[in-house]
Amino acid sequence: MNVFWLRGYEPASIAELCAAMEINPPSLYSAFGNKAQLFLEAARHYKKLYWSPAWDRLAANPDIFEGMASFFRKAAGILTSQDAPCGCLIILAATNVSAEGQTVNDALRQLREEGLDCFLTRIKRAIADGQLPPDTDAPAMAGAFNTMLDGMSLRARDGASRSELEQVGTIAMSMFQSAIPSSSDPPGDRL
Amino acid sequence: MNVFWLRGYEPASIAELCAAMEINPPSLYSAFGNKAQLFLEAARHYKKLYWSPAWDRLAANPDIFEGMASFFRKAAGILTSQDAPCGCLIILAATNVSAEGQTVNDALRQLREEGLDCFLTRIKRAIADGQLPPDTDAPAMAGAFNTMLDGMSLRARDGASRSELEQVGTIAMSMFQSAIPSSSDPPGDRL
DNA sequence: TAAAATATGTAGCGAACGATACAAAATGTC
DNA sequence: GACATTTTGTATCGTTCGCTACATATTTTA
Repeated sequence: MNVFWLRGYEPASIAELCAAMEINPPSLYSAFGNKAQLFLEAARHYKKLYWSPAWDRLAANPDIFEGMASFFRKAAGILTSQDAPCGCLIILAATNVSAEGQTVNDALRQLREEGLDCFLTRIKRAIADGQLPPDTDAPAMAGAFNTMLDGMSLRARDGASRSELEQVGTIAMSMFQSAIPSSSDPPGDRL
Repeated sequence: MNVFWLRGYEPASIAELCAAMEINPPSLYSAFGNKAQLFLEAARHYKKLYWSPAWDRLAANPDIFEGMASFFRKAAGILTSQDAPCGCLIILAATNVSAEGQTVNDALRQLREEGLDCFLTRIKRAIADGQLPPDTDAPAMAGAFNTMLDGMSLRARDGASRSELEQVGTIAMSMFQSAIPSSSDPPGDRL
């Protein structure tokens, strides 16, 4: 998992993976079938190990503002983890894949969609709870937060520190203002 | 340029590039030196052709709010361009590159940094102009907008439409609220 | 038109990739 | 303890990659 996380799906060679697992190619193939299956297994393990706790924070906190802030703080930690301070495996490991690796990217895309769904359902719940106005555009807002999360992975890969990402997450919280029709005139409603 | 944009640096093979240019490998190498130099030339051309007009909008508009909104609208168009609706070449084309392709990614990173600088200098100017409070954390805010832009590339590559990205950009505008200490209590200052 | 300079097309170089054939070692079974 | 079964290590398969040597066209110059 760490090899795929650090290097990406295609740059991670079978030789590297074998060295990390201290096995030989035949053992790898008999255990996992092929490189793609091994990668998907690693990706699922990665999601469960790192991101499930983060999404749980978002779902568990009855206050969406606190829950979202907590999620993004945890995300900043994952994306700059000591194990692999290079962003999210699910978001980045299969970008720029060749044609035959596209099936792997499609599988990751589905995992990414699950993240978008987590945002969406949480925002809808907040609308039902009265924490956000009833006319809130939930899909648009979920898309905005998801975009922010995607961008944080790229920033992490470019060397952004954990505190930088936490600042970004803090500022992203003000995107909730887009749901508030008119708190004060300038400058949020200039569009 | 389009081949690199659509496929990425390493997945774009010399054969593909030659086919697109309707030349043969020896001509390519005599004209551009090697694949990396060709790519960098394409990347610089891409930036000048597509992004320079966008950054100019940001700099030219005396109102930072309007300028930023205009920039993000144009960005949404570029990232979903008919030529290559797959995000930004500079941001995405050299992610997950093997070890020997790292020099290319380093060059792109510098181009990305220029984008961050555009945000930063524009925000500082707005502070000097009095459009943003003097205690605004300009680097943090520039980082947030830059993160949003990075994320929009990934969303575009995952198939987000132009209107979706425009919505995201609109919501991102409310991040300016983070500079306003206290407009109204809920919910922007829960952090 | 003849010779010199340049550009083109084919064919293939060495290297690295994912994946395996095959034999040797280890393990389990009676 | 002898045999069957599974796991291991080595050595390599076929393919594709970036890149180039070489021979053939093409263009330029006088």
